[in-house]
Amino acid sequence: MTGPPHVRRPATLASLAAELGVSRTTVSNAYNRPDQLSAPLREKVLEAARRLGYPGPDPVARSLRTRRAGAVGLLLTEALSYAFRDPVATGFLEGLALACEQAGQGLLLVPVSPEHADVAAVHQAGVDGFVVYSVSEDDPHFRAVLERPVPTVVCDQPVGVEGVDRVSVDDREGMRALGRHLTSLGHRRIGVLCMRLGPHRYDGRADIPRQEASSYPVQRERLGGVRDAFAEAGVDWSTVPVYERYDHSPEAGATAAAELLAAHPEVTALVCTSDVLAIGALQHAAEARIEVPGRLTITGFDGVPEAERVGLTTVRQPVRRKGQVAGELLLERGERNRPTLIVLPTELVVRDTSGPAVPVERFFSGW
Amino acid sequence: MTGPPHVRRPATLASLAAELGVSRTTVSNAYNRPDQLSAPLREKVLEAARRLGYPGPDPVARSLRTRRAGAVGLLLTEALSYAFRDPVATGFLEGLALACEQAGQGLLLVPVSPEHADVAAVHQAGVDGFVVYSVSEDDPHFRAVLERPVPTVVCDQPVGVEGVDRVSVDDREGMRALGRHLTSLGHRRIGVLCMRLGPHRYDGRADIPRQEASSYPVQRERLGGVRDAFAEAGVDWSTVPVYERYDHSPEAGATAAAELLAAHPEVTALVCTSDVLAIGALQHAAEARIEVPGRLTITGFDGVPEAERVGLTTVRQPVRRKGQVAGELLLERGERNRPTLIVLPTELVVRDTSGPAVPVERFFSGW
DNA sequence: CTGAAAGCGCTAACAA
DNA sequence: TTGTTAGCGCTTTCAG
Repeated sequence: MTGPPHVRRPATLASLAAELGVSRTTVSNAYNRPDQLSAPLREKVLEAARRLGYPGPDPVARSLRTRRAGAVGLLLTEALSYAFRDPVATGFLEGLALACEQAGQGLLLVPVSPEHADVAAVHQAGVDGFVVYSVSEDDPHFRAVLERPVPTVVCDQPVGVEGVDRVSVDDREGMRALGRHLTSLGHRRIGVLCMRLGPHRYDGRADIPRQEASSYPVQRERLGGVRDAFAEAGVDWSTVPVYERYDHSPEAGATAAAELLAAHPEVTALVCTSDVLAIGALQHAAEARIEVPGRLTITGFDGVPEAERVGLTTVRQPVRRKGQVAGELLLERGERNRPTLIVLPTELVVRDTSGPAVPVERFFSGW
Repeated sequence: MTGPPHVRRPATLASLAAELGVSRTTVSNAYNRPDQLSAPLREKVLEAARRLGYPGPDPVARSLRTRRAGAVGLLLTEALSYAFRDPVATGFLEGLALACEQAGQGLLLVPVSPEHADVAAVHQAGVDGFVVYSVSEDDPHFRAVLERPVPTVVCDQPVGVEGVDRVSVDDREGMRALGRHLTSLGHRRIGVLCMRLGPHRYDGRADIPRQEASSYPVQRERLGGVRDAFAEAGVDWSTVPVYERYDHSPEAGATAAAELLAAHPEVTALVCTSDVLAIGALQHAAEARIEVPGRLTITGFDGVPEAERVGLTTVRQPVRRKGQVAGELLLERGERNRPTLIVLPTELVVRDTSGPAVPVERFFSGW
């Protein structure tokens, strides 16, 4: 008779008030300001609510009135579900979730499929602010976020957006340190594996114009860091093969490594701009019986747990902290009126996949 | 002079309409029903919006009016950030996120700290429904969810809640199969490591009353499955030591294993109710130089990626699928009026950590 | 301590 | 194709 339970709003604050013969204010106060009415009256209201199945003030109506939704929105470039597969994103989310739960705010994951560019989801999100995680400079969703009259914090990229706070890490310096580590080991002929450089699917070699035109500042910076370090050692960057992959997965890393090494067998080190790619490269090396680090040095970037397990030499960035800081920046924004930029440090972690360069000739016949 | 950008709502639909000398309906239609007005007029409206900095219809106001928030809420027992550390939860979230993004719905992570039981967050969530992931039967947040007049899908537990859909896996049958695998290998003296059985922190041995009174049906079922299988082999359950841990982490698994083995050195197999605990047990075995599976068999439950890497014998459950089904159940709920129960199958995966039982005596002197 | 009045910003009939 | 009329359910001054 009454239909399925938990599905209708049987009573409203107004109807409850009418039923009890009190004003709506009183009912509202019973929920929001217990100190504004007598305990017995409050109990009476709550009891009636229970009896009539009144579930308490409607959150949406309250949000409209109070102009606060009690949630922060998160925008990612990739499909939403990707965030739970990528270890870096997962770490970031953990930190962000921590900041949110400490502030008692919800975290709304905004559904964006890279396919149907459904900007509507951004307009539809009932949130008090946005955290934007590592999206491309020309992302339409990001532009939609900027149109919303709520504060925004960008993580990593895009850079240089007016009026928004940003938190990132020192990608360039991290890669510089790594590059110097490699040059000090004698490496001069290297290859680089990097992540997506542009919005459209492309897998293959990326020439310098493409590198410099990338709409992903993080990749630009990481590549730039390697370039800096090798320039110091006198290596001409135009001789360094850089291979790009659209997908960010170990498989992509493995195929990229295979492709690069086939075209450039003289390479003594493979610098990857992420651990995930590096782990794939490592898998390829294992399958192809390439000795690491004896014959080939392989390095990553990020410092994910898996990298530690496999002993990958990498650059660690404080991913979780980055998420937490992003959340705090958004939630604790007092009366700052100038946008803030926070850059967290990175740290070179030398483990077992990097070693002295051995010229490839050494591996031929018995010199 | 104009204050920080992206922070105020400078114009409303009404003010825009007034400015243009058209009705609010027309402006609303320009956004929501492009086919309900002429293209030029629509363009004129949109242009004016741009000029006046009107960011489009306010999502909260629209939600109030349309009675739909465009998001589903997720309730977890643990602190929000925990979800990103636990591999099972992460898999579940991936599936759920997939379902949400396909339906264009947001996913709101409701902030619940187990500490300050802040049920308010549940009341505050502007969502069209809830997915409840594996919470205790007496969770106050869960009760708050049930009070909300929106559909709810429970995943795993609690069981037997009237009027809500549920999706789970066949925990009991999975553990039964695993138990039979062990008895067929000759194991008769086993120990069990299980997850939290009650709401309060407790680490130690769990006797049968405690096991049966647990407010976590999933643990009850998994323990029950082991019990079933060993009963078939004539093993008296009261002789089986069951050790419980409040935290769900490898460390907890390691200390529990140490504790159990110290008290019960006769044990030939350690059955863990989760892979995470089993991985910890494995670590303990490695440190204590206990040969696996030679001296000790160790098994898990879940089938997380890490379990595969270390060759753990376990029971695989379709975690991601579970999340996806939960989401679909909530979102595609047509005119079902009876609650649905979906039970997904589990699968025994025998790998390298289970082997024949060898009586512990064999390990003393040279018989 | 309680009540009356005034919207928050929007959409959905229904008419014109 | 456009406008008019009614709220969605709530909170919040401000008086009593």
